[in-house]
Amino acid sequence: MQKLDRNFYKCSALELAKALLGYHLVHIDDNTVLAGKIVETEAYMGIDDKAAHSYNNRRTRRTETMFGPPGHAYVYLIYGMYYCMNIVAADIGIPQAVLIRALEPVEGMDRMAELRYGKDLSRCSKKEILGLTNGPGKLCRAMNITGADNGEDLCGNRLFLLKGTAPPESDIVITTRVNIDYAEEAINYPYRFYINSSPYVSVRDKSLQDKA
DNA sequence: ATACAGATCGGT
DNA sequence: CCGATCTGTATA
Repeated sequence: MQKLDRNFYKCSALELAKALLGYHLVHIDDNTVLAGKIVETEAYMGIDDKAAHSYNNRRTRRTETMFGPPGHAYVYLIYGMYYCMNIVAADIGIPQAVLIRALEPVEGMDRMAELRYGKDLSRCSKKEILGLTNGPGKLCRAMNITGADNGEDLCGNRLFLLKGTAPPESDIVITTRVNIDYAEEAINYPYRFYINSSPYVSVRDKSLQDKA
């Protein structure tokens, strides 16, 4: 599989969020390869998007990475305990990003279990294995992605993405974003994408719950 | 200097 | 549903 180059990220967060489904996120962590297939994303469209940290051009120490060049990691701490990883999209001065919400483990699962639960993979229940990377905070813990990775260039050798296989359209669900109750009209924007057949999706669309 | 809410998670 | 836990951000 091929590493994505800068130009791939140079598009709107909406385009990027959908395009990243099925692709792989890789972290070379202290000589251990940690990798997962992206199965859920959310687009944050910047200055006009009330759910975005960069809404209304809010430019602070925290949001600075999003104003920089595309293809970098925007990692922030939420609720004082969890990190969330985003991929900066668009272009310099256009603060858009894609939140990675869920992965399917591909490589380094044993190390992920250690990082998430502090125990051996062989002692994890099925539920714990599904819980390894099925949420934005969880996957950062499993991939050992922290505030130290904020601003990391995804065109480098430490943290990067590989082109994967895009899922068929029929397997992609497009729906609203999670936990942005404060965002007024933006609550209803269809900015979340996930692979319906993946067991690692964090939250499923309610209106689609019961499909055979 | 102080107040407050949050792109989450895990346990009730 | 609630609490953990702390930083970023806004207000004074």
